[in-house]
Amino acid sequence: MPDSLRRFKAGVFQALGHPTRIAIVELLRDEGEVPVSTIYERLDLEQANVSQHLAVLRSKQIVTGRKDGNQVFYSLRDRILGKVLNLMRQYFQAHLSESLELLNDMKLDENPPK
Amino acid sequence: MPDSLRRFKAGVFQALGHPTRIAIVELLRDEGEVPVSTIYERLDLEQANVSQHLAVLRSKQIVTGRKDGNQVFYSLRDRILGKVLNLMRQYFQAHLSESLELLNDMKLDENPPK
DNA sequence: TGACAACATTCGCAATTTCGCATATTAAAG
DNA sequence: CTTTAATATGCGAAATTGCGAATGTTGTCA
Repeated sequence: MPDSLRRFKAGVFQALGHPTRIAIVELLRDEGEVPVSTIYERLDLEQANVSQHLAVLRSKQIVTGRKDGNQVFYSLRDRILGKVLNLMRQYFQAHLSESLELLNDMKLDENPPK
Repeated sequence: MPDSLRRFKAGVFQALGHPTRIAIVELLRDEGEVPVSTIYERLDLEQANVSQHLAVLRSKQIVTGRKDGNQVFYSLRDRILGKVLNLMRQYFQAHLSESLELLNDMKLDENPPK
């Protein structure tokens, strides 16, 4: 497998490798097509921040925006990605106990020892 | 869906979001259980570099190392991840033409206009 | 015990990412 | 044409990541 293809794959994974972008993709998976305003209202995020994350997802062709008058409606470009996220949930559940430990560690790291 | 779960998912994706780590995971998927030396020889990488990437994959519970005498044998911790990679392969094939365009763009960006 | 082999970890630095804030773009309304 | 709404983009600082070089650790063998 050529390195260029691996970098492409890695790019897609990296695009999914942020909690906010996961939230956006899951929202699009569940809601279909929504305007940007719905995204930042539902997720309680700043508009500019959501736009930046959408730019990342767009650059990797994960989502598409359809302009309609004043607003832009975003949707997932492929349902397979929704399936992938569902598999990830299975994965999470299959390793529930260890996952919880991991989450614990992550939470501990949030308050770095001063 | 709680934010902690999203961060967990994002963590896994982020771990997969690097060409070298993709290569490692695919190698483990295809070969089963291999010592570290096999990994850096096959992929033509520095030993320390591979160890660092393995540390990332370990921290996200994606791989496990089994110590046997002098060496450490690594393997994928869950076949679900294999499934995820397979789904992603479907995804890449479904969007092959656009993927190639993306690759082209990426290559162009390698020589940034000075 | 000493020397070597297989991995892991630490350090320093450059490159990238993320966020908030400010500003730009585009389209509809008046 | 001016204003306002919806979205995008540019910028600087802080945090994170990736790499090679050096150093640690652990196990084996003599």
